[in-house]
Amino acid sequence: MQPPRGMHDLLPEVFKVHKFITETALVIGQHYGFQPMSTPLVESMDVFCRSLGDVSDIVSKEMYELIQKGSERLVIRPEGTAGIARSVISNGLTQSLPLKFISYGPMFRYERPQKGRTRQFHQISVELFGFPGSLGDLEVITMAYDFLRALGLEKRVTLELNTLGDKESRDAYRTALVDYFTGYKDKLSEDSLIRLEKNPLRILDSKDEGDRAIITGAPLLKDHLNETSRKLFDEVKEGLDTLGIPYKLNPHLVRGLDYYCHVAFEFTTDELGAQSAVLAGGRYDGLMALLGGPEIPGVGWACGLERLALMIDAPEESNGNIALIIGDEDSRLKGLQIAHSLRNGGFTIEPILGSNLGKQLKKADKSGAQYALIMGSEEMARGEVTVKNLKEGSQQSVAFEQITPYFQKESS
RNA sequence: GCGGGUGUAGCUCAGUUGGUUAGAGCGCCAGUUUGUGGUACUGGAGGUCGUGGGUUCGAUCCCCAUCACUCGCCCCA
Repeated sequence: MQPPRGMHDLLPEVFKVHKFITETALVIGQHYGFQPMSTPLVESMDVFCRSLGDVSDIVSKEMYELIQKGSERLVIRPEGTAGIARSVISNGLTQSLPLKFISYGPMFRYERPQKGRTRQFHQISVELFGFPGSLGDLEVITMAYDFLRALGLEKRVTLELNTLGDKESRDAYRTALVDYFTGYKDKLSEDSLIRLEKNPLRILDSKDEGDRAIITGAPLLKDHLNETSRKLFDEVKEGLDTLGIPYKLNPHLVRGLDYYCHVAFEFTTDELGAQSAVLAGGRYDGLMALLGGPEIPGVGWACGLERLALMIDAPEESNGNIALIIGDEDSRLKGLQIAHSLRNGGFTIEPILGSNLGKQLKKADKSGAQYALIMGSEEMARGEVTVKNLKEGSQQSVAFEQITPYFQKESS
């Protein structure tokens, strides 16, 4: 038996890393006033077709569609932002701007798995609606930076920054690009010829050697930015400079999805093979309108937990745990009683199985517990329980009713 | 969707130019030690050799298919 392709069990060791990353994001998010929320895993296919665009790879070939009874076409979400935007409209939240959400959960894309890329993957995403201008961009990018720094990754990632401009600027640029690349139609790679039809900006990102030479002479977006777009981007750069957040301009950084505009950014790494982006985002002012809502500006990002998890280890847990060793049948109930009161006192205690004391102590030690609480016939007779400090090797007797106060004192 | 590599014990990996009972280290279980762990020694369990088919007297090994993983392309977090 194997799990479906590209889907993985999150066993405790990895789960712990995911939990650490998620909790870190929630704490940092709280500092910025982002509220946790979530949306269904399943949405109407329309939500993604309208927002991501029919020609995007995600919509055209990567969505899992549900076989179901009604006529509505339902899909399992391939990304998070569209669903959250839909939720904003569904719940009439457009009346209470700005909205600042942080959410996390699994996403599904039918792709070929490789390192850092699975069919079910997990993202944390941050969305900010109703913040026009560079203030919103800066809030979101700064938060991403603080988050990565809290994970200890700020030296191992690079913030790459670009602007796509507003619609007017981008349309003008797209026209210029198409004109330019059409002149090299016989020299472009096969992939880039398709891009020329579907998404000419993508050619700038091509890894093909031949394409690269042609790209060097391609027109630049910065020469097509209108005044508004240029000003916005300058403000973002100035803000990052002031806040001391390092970045690298990458004029070839583009976005595959229709709803993006203005600032686009990616935190990239060279530690994950072909997958370089661990956290990416940008501005999506057009998104709400695409879904039939009012024109509300938005900006946000998403990060991949699997990718981040490949880069970090879970922090060492301070373990004050207690192992309960029950010596015989007659002392079992007393042992459980003591364990129960300790748990109610906020301590972690769990029974250890084993045929004799030696084995049980060995297991207790292996479990990482700091203390072993031995409850056997001798203890029953004395009315005291034996508490052994597994790290130090010392042990002492503690009266049954004194056990919770004893551990309270130990842990203080 | 396209191209390359890999698949032997829970883990990391040997191995068989096609031959009868497939090995090691680590881990696990047990004993030395029937109320005191971490060390040491001794023993033990655990394998459809990814799966299915083919060639062969005989396949873990050769061939085909398939599944999964992996590296890259595409795309993306």
